[in-house]
Amino acid sequence: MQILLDAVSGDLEAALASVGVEGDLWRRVIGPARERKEGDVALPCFPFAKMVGRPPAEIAEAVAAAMDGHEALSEVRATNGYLNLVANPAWLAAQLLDDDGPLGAPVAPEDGLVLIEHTSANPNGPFHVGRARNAILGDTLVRLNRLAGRNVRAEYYVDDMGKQVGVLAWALANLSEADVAAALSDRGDVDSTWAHKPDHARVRWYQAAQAIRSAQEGTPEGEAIEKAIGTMVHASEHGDEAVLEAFEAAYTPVLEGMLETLGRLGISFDAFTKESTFVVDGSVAAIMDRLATLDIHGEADNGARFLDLGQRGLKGKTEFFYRRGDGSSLYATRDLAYHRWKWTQADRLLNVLGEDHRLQAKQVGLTLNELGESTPEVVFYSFIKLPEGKMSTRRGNVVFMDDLLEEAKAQAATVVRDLRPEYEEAQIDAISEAVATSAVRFNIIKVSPEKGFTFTWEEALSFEGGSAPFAMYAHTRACSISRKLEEAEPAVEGPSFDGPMPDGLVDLLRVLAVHPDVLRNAVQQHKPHLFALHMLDLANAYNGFYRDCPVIVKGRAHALHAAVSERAREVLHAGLTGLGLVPLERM
RNA sequence: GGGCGUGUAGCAUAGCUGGAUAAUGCACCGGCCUCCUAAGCCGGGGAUCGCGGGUUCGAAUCCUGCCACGUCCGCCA
Repeated sequence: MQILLDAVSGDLEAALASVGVEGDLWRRVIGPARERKEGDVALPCFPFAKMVGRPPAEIAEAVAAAMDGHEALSEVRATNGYLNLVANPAWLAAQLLDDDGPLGAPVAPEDGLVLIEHTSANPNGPFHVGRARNAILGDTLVRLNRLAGRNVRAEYYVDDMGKQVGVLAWALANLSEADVAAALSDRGDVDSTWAHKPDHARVRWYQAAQAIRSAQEGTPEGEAIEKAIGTMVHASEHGDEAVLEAFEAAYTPVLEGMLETLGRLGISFDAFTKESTFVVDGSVAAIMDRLATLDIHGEADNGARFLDLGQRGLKGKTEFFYRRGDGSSLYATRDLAYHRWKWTQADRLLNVLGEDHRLQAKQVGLTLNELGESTPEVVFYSFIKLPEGKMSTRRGNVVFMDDLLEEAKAQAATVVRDLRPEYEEAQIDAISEAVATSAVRFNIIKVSPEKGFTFTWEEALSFEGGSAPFAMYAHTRACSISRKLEEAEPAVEGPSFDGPMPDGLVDLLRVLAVHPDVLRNAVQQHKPHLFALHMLDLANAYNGFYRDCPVIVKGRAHALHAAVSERAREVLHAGLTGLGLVPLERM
């Protein structure tokens, strides 16, 4: 609880000095109490034992005795060698209700721009759940950075060249509808629900081409196909405009379909940058020339070029190839050019990448250093798997996000109909959509990115406690009270902090007080799950407040309770939005 | 084989820049709607923190060895 620490650190430092604790070691060991019942800020006194020559428990007691009553503190306790500080709820309430207080101001404002690149999925088929972690994680980071007060640009790097688009373009140009149906005869038709969506329609061409390529591997027909695709891919890598245009025509409708799905989840981008840009403008070629001059540079027999990053501390395979024998660039080389360009655009770079990119990100980072550039910050995540194994668009064992959202919406609608029989269809539809998309986001964002994740329908569709609806529900309660306040008699006087404070109120004030701390940590450490879990805490605390603190008594507003409820409603609204959850007013 | 990541109640997770009796949800058991939305609230049981060593006043947390799972080790993207 930073606000408490800031308020009392002067007193605390003096008290510590009075028992012989000098220096600023205490600033490094002081922190939030582990358990709320222990206090708000805790100082373990064990490290001072040697310095002072007394046992920790005694030091804690002596410091506690030396702390004179501070208005921000209701209690100073020494237990088990800890000094525990408990915030004075009345003081907290005054701070938190102040419009210029900790809840009113941005938490980590920075000059300059943060460029967050995320999703960047190959536009070869509908967005599936395996890709969802990147998009949801990335978008949540974008939102939380903005909530904390930073300027952010969200960017999608479009892979508009290379093999995957090449295969799609080849299929669209060479396969008839009948060819596709024949190649995919064992997979059934496209779901009629999505027949109008170009990503679902076109992915069948991609899948058919992959099936045909693998069936005809080694045959003359198969080799002709490989040659045709290879020629296009090669041309794209040399910046051939006609081929790049053909590729773009092939993938654009697919990308639009994917973006439509993402839009439903509240995910959008400020900019799209095409990979081919850096081939066409010559920056890739310039980088390859520059790399050839480095002392860690090497060349293979066929003219392919690499950097020996072992000399820069890389373990495992140390050769990083950036140029083929035929002189064309590789994906990672283009990524280098992309990053150099990104550094001209922003002051801070953040990438969201799957764990399969760990090595490459390391190689790109080390190479950027060789070029005199900084390394971007990266958030890695583990893949979402199906119980049957890894998802793959090519093999067709995927759960499409469109299907998941429809299913989640249908389940949500069942719940709404059951709980609120009086609602009209349009309202049920809007609530179900909000609950479904929020629940899907929350289920993914609440777990730490590096943790493995297996997708199950049961879990994805669970709306139980600890999920988005729980947090959203607390907000609707606050909204309900807010509406009632408009009709109630206003309070006679302003909020008074002298009266009794029920547990539910005290707990809510303490969770609110910690809100800026959690947001700052989540943003600085790129850990949105910390903020997600905190929002559950906040919802829980609001429910306790709701239980203990009537806001309207006999038709008249209770000044303090009303003010706290309104403040909590604002914080809930902002926090839910920061996670990409939809803050409904009724549900 | 090598690099990197993960391993915490039946399940899913938090805690990992060392600090208190390891926290939360689901599931399980019991209670609460003449009272601001019960998608809620209150109470209860449940853990050799993967295994073995080491460092420390103190280890889920740091070091080390082993085991399991994931991922990479393409002149693919």
